[in-house]
Amino acid sequence: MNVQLEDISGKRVAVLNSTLALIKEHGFHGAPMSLIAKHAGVAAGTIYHYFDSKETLILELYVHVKDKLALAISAGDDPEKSYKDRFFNFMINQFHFYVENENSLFFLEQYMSSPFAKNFPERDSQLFADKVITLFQYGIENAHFRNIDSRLLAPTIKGTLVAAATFQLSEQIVFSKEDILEVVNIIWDGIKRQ
Amino acid sequence: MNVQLEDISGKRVAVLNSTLALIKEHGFHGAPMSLIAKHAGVAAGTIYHYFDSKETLILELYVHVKDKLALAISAGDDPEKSYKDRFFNFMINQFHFYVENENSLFFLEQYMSSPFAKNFPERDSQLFADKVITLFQYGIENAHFRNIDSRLLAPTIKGTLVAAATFQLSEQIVFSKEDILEVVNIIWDGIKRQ
DNA sequence: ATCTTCTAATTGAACGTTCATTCGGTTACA
DNA sequence: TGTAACCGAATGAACGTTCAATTAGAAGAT
Repeated sequence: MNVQLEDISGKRVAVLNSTLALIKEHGFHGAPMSLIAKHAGVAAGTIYHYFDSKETLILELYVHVKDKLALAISAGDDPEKSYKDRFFNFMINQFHFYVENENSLFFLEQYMSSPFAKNFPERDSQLFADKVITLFQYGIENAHFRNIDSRLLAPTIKGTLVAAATFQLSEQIVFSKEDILEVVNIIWDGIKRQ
Repeated sequence: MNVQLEDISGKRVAVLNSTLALIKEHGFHGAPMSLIAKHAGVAAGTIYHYFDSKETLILELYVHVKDKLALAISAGDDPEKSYKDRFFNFMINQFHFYVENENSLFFLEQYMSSPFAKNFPERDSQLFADKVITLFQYGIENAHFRNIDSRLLAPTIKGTLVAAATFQLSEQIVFSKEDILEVVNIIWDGIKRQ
């Protein structure tokens, strides 16, 4: 159906991207293997050359997307800068990734609230743990944040950014640099050590 | 399969509750009509006496659950009290509802990030709009909050509470009164007019 | 009280469709 | 010449939905 850029770098990636696009469009339900194959310009059987089953396809797609998210979030990080600067950079990067990758945002949200996340908690992105979680841990250990559990911190931050990105996408408006800063300040003022 | 309390008050409610329980357990996928029927102690055909299709069943379940949420959140509200007190009461109530109704929490999260929410945005709880949104609007109009869009405010608040409730449920720990206050303070410090 | 009649509620086997997966055969290429 | 990639029709299971038949219960008549 669609010949995509990714075809060059292999049908495996084409399948992943088609799955992402179809899940965004129709949800987990409306993404049958036959449609994924057609959308990726591939035969149904070919998918099974790269993935054991639909379940592992989605599992691997999750890690794939989260890897890209981790790289986008940590782009331009500079350990020389102040912690607050680094933190703000992370947040702003994350917001932009969501806005520029609506498919990924929608997929991640669906995945997180599906039984996949509960049934395969060990299946996650190593890159994300290394690049993103590490910075949070540092902030916690060095007392930049309130004295709360990090597993509470992370969803709070993510929730606000996802809300903002979803808002911009659904309302067809574009946040200014100042607007985005305001959002990040909501997070920062909430979680920083008062 | 299970004869439940709700059978007394009608098979319609039994079907709704079974759907909720099965979606919590197995997700949207793992909740076929045949299983819902068996779990509710009802024949498959009977479901179609009360609901046009599986789609409308889920749509009506959403409104049903959100109605209960709205009532729980606004319990004990007293317009005589200070705005901050009322707001804190709402947040604490919301947290407790999530913790005590894991099925509902999980279902709402799944529903929100599914195509249902995008395709039927008009299908929502009137009770929720009247009891909950109203208090937010009041806070915005009377400048208790930062000058941000209310549609940004709501998901931020919800995100943090959902994160906290999910955390307590998954980690099998119980937040103390002080812990919950700390969570609500994260929200309040973030969004209040500085 | 008993019988009659009508409607709403309920049943579960049957139907038709959709879907994930398989597999025997073909192509690309090393 | 051998191996990996690829194809797509065929398969069988699972699922949402239908429907002809049965039961429950209410309303009305005797």
